[in-house]
Amino acid sequence: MRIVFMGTPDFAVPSLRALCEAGYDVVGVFCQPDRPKGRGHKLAPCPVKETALAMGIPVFQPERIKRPEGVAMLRGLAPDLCVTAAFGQLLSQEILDIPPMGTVNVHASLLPRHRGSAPINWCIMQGDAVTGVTTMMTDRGMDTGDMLLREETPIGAEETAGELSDRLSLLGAELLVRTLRELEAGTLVRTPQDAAQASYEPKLDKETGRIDFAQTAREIDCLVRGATPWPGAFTTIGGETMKVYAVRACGAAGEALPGTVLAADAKAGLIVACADAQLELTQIQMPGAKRMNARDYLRGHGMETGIRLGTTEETDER
RNA sequence: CGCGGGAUGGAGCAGUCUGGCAGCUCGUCGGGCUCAUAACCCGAAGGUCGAAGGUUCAAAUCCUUCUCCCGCAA
Repeated sequence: MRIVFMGTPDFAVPSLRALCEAGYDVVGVFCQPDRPKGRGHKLAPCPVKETALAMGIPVFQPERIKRPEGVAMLRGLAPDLCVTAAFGQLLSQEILDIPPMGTVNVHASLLPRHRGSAPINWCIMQGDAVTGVTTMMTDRGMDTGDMLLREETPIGAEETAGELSDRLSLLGAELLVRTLRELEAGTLVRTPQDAAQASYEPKLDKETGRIDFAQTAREIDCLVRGATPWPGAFTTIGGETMKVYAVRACGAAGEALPGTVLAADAKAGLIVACADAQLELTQIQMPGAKRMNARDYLRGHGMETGIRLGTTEETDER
């Protein structure tokens, strides 16, 4: 069986590897074109490309696979089946019609919940207790195709999106191989998604990570974990961006307005008021500095108590 | 050639502009005080100041090159 794999980020890498290790004939890999990345304006290959090249599989990076040139590339490979995993491009019907056995997608949520391109982040940000991976038949909609197999896993109380993504990528790889085995055996059952139960969330951007201290400690904790390591939760202090990588509730709420810095020294830590508790920002990062424990930061930097984070007012005072 | 910040005992920083004893807040270790302590007092150890070269009587500091880290932007 000739398989063409389509994927781009780290999440897709274990699935690609698993296909090869399971003995499937991956005849080509599609991924997003190299993008300028990092500081130096340098073009960087995506993780899937690096993996594919290391395994000696031909790589294709059309700007738009839907365009004639992309379609021609795929046709030339004559795949029996396509597999997608966080590819980053929507497939047209023309593309979907090429592989006779169809296109299987690995999606990092328990569909029909959390359709869209960032299910791992959103399920944490919304406080889900359980998530998982689902394999499905790709159709033209956004993660709307018939479901095949699924695997559940609980979300750790302190787990970040990055950590969960690593776990789900392995689960997904395993599930993908199982799905293909059953596909070949003809034992797969296709289950249509219940549209009434479906949810969809948009792509993440920087603003997604902005902390609102008027929320509860629980909500803020979920935002922080769901936004770590990217796009990163943040607030502002004196006009500067302060990234926040970990928080924890540490006391009863007081009278202070949300965002008020209640304590800021190496002994007490960085304590901020939120809706229902005192919240310790345990791991932070200031512009130009590296990520560090807030207490470490406070050893070498002063920070006034009483100012409010996330507002523009503090810059006007005094 | 995208813009910018940084590297100084174990941690976080100051000192660099204007060259002249290696400093601060902590941590660690030892001792003391205390019913007790994450508190307080006394003492100690711990640095090739990111690397190499240059200028100088003298370089963390000035010049050149290099390595690594980070913020913005994508």
